[in-house]
Amino acid sequence: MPTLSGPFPSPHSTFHPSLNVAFRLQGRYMHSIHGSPLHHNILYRSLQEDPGVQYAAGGEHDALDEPCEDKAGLLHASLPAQPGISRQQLINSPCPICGDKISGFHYGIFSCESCKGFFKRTVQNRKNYVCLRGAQCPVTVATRKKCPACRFDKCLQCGMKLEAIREDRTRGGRSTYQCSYSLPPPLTNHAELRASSSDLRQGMGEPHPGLTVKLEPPDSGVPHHRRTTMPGSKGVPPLLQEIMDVEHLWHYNEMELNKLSTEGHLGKEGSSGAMHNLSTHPLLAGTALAGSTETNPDFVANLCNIADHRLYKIVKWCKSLPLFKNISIDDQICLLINSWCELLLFSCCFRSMSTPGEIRISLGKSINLAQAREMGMQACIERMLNFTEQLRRLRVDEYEYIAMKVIPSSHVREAEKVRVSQEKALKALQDYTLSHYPESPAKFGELLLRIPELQRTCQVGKEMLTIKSKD
DNA sequence: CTAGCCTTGACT
DNA sequence: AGTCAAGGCTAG
Repeated sequence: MPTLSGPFPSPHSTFHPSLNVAFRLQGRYMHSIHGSPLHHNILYRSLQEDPGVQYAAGGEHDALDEPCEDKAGLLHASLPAQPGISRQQLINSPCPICGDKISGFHYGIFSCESCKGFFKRTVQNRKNYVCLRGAQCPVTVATRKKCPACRFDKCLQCGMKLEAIREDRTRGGRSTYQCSYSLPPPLTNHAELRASSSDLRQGMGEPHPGLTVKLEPPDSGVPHHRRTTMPGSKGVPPLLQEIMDVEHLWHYNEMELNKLSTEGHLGKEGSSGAMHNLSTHPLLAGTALAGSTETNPDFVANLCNIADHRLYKIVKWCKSLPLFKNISIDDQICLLINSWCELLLFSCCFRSMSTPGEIRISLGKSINLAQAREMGMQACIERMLNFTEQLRRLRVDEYEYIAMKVIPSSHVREAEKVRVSQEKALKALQDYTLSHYPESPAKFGELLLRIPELQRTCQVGKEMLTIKSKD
């Protein structure tokens, strides 16, 4: 019996898998935090989080020159100093994005002049760069011109804030955008990034006691009672229709909802601490976000619960997918391990297309940028909002959405069958898009170009989860 | 498009 | 008046 470990929920598991993955990664992060090579922005801003921090112990000059003030969470010209690291010392260190000389505090971080300009141009001109080489290009002084996609990615990873770019382009004055006070990304270079994402993958691939779930033969326990066919589906490639026919497996039916609402919450095991202040199930909670403080482990645990629950659905959905049935169980596992996060985020974003400025995390539960900021989750939510905006701009319809879901977006085994399935899905999407939107011949290509953005968003999300669940 | 330098303007 | 983080300008 093949077993699957990692992010897949199991009725037998004692832990919430997504949390667990995060916890395992946490070791790495904590190590680097207490080790040396963290970037100054990380120290700078993680200390900003502590209102008790006053002045730098060393560098008295600088410390005294810099009033420590950050009222009302607004960013002022003078940022709080911190023990051991003065503003001057920070300015003397290299730009976290490319390593060039820092010219000042720009858009939320200390960076060089060129990265400041680059970030401004990219945001103001609404550029949509796409990496052609796997979104892991090194960004250095020497290479920063090579791949704007990876450079912009790194700007965001390092903490540059989109909201610091002024919509009205007014000059001068003081910026009043809110400091996120979130822990900045723990990864300061691509080597670490790669190490950590492979860690994640390995971690999820390794057998782990208490974290196994059985991949039963297809059909078992999957009631197909609500097989629906979209109205007006003429001209839809058969493959897309087949995928649409199992789409209902993503959704919660009334029975499940009733069950969830009477249960109160999901986890019978060990989640009471995490859920004690939520009166309703996370999937039903309407305003659970109100009143949450900036670091809200309860909320993160709650998110993980939602993710866990949705993962059950994803596994069932996968097993029922017509395309998947041709693929060996090993490759199914491989595909799932690589794409569970993308699937979750994508469905979330697609669901949020009708609510600009809001991400609909689950039934009746939405989050906007301001709320995300309060919880230090804005890096991820911001990207999800951007991604959703793209979906909105492209007017992605439901068939395109379900087709994109089955186009594996991450590195896949060499298996020929996987490739064939992927091509089938691509072909179906292309046929559909061309025939339904002949006035937008570029739509197919544009849709594919969104996939790397989704991957980046996931990366940010995973990092956020990892940091946030350490409490 | 890039990046260095310039201009603005709220705040101290 | 000085500071500094926004946006603007422009050679290369």
